[in-house]
Amino acid sequence: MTTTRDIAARLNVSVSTVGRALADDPRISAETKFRVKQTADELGYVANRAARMMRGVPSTVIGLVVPDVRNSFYSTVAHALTETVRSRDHQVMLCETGDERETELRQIRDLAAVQVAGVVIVPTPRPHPDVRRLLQAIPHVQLNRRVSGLSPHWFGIDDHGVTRTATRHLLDLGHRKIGYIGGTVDIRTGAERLGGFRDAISEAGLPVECGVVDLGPPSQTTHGADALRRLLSWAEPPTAIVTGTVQMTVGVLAAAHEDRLAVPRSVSVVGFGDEPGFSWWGPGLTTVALPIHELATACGVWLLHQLETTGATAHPTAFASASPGTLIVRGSTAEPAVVRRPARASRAAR
Amino acid sequence: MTTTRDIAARLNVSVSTVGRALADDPRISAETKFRVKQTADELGYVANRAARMMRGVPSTVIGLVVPDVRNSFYSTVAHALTETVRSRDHQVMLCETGDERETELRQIRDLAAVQVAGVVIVPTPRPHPDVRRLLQAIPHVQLNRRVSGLSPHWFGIDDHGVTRTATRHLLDLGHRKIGYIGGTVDIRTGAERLGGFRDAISEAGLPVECGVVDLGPPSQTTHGADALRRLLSWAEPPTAIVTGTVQMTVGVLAAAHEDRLAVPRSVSVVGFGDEPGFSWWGPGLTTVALPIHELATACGVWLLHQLETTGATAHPTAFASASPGTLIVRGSTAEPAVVRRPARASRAAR
DNA sequence: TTGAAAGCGCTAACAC
DNA sequence: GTGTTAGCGCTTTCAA
Repeated sequence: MTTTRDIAARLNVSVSTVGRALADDPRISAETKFRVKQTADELGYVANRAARMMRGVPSTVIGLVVPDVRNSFYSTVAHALTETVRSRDHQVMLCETGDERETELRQIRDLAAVQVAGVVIVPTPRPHPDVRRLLQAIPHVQLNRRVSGLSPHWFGIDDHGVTRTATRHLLDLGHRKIGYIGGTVDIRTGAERLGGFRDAISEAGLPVECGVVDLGPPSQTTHGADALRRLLSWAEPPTAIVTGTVQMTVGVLAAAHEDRLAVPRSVSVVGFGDEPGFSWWGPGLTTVALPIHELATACGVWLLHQLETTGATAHPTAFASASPGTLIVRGSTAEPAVVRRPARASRAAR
Repeated sequence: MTTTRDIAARLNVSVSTVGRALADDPRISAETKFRVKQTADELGYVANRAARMMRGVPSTVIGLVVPDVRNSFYSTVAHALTETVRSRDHQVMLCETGDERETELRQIRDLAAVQVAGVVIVPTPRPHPDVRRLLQAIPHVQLNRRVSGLSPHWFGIDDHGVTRTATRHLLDLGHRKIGYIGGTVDIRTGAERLGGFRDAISEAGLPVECGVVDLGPPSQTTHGADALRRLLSWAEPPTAIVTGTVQMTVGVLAAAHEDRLAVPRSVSVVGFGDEPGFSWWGPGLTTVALPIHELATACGVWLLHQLETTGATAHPTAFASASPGTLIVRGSTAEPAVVRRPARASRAAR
């Protein structure tokens, strides 16, 4: 690796001249600058960031901490963030937690060691105290999920609104028994989404029993599949299903396809998020699309802004941004048909 | 940020003692070690990697350079690599090229500046000369794609074999006019896959005209959709389609769904890769599944191995590993039915 | 307009 | 078993 010293030696100038020329210092003559830059180019000089950082120049690395990038929600986030910070000469260090506290702690430790400039984190349900402590010294933003003890800056979606919209759509169609398959309430997003589901039902003036619930770990597709089968095997099964996470939606779709469920005839389905494939599933999945890309971009821009205005780092004013989802009506939802069939059947039985 | 000096001051020992204690140097007494480690813990000490690197300690950062992480092929790669290197105390820096040379160059520059230990790269078709030069100084492995001028170490899939398998499956079913929708041949994988398609046809003793081809930019879903429509609007349209990239497969599936194509009755389809959603598309997509996770893991392990055996860095023995795909037969392929219909139609016309 | 020198936090060679 | 010291590549005073 060529250093400033190599360039200096080659041009018979001092290292400081080289440094200044490279930094476009006004005190350096145009000619010297030109020669320095030219030989720097020739030698393929790339400034050593480690050395720079030792001089107090802030790092340009942003840590991104997510449960699993394979989850398309987070790969979209990774893409958008990478794109955003790249335009401002920053880099992204990718860390996966697998939704485990210990892994998360280790990742944050690594990020602290690398002296990252900032962190965008989708925290695990209850982060390790050390994570909280370490992050106190690092500018960071919470994404999607929000836990206490971390930065009050948060970017997420309007979780409550998303499931409320989805549920209301089903209620408007006339469904009176709706199943909800979502994430457990230990994670705030899980609680919010369940709340949206429940509120939609009570707002429609219906008793709580109209909503049946099956919760599980948010990123496990198998739970989506299992839950669907459980709910539909009830004595009085729901006539419609609302899902509360992308992964569970995928699970539900897979199970419904395998079991050859008649959608929307025997059961309506509203999904969560809009992935490639949702549009061609069965009759087309009615779902709530999320502005993930915009969300992550906003999050990145905000963080970079925080980093620039270093002086104001200390102002701990909470900032929370919740982006709304958009209902996309396709073929998987319709008026409940089954309600009449049992009625007829019971009459016939008499 | 607490430094070794802080710890030293607090314990009235020298910085070197602290450094040695932290490094578990055998010369340090157990007691001193204990005290040092304890106060290090107390003060929340995290070693400054920048300073360490200046002392020649190798970086623990691996650069991952891919076209776009949203492409599930690459998000799987990102996941597997992150996982693999994490288990050996390394981190992944994520870089996207968008398949553009200039962006790629910039990313590699950044990676060089951060002094990454190594790089896993999915190169653009013809990388900038500076990329080649910069990478000469950095241990790296090519993933999936392979270009000349970079490291001879490459991990990819058996591109030729994948499309050959797919095509042969269709030939076995009796198809005699097959369309191929894939990536352009400027990228080696594109050329290989097209070759596999063509070879399968000639191996079956059929003339080249049996294969009709429509190529485009590999990661553009729209091209998949457009190409499908183009091929099927021919006077004598193919009775089956083979796709050559994941993204194009997605495009083909979307278009086929929109246009309500009768698959496999009027046309059979074999996909590339196996994404969530492929199984529930139409009658279920017959496709060639790829061992992406294993591929990326192998790639990571190999790179880390190279980094450990530093002395052997110079041995430029080529290493190429091509993993085979697996044909998964679902409902989107069947014997060609249409061949008889035109025959009848022409007779009726006379 | 340029040079000399100090120092960021850490490691390692050389004392003792 | 521990302390002293030099130096990694860069930026930034302070001199000239």
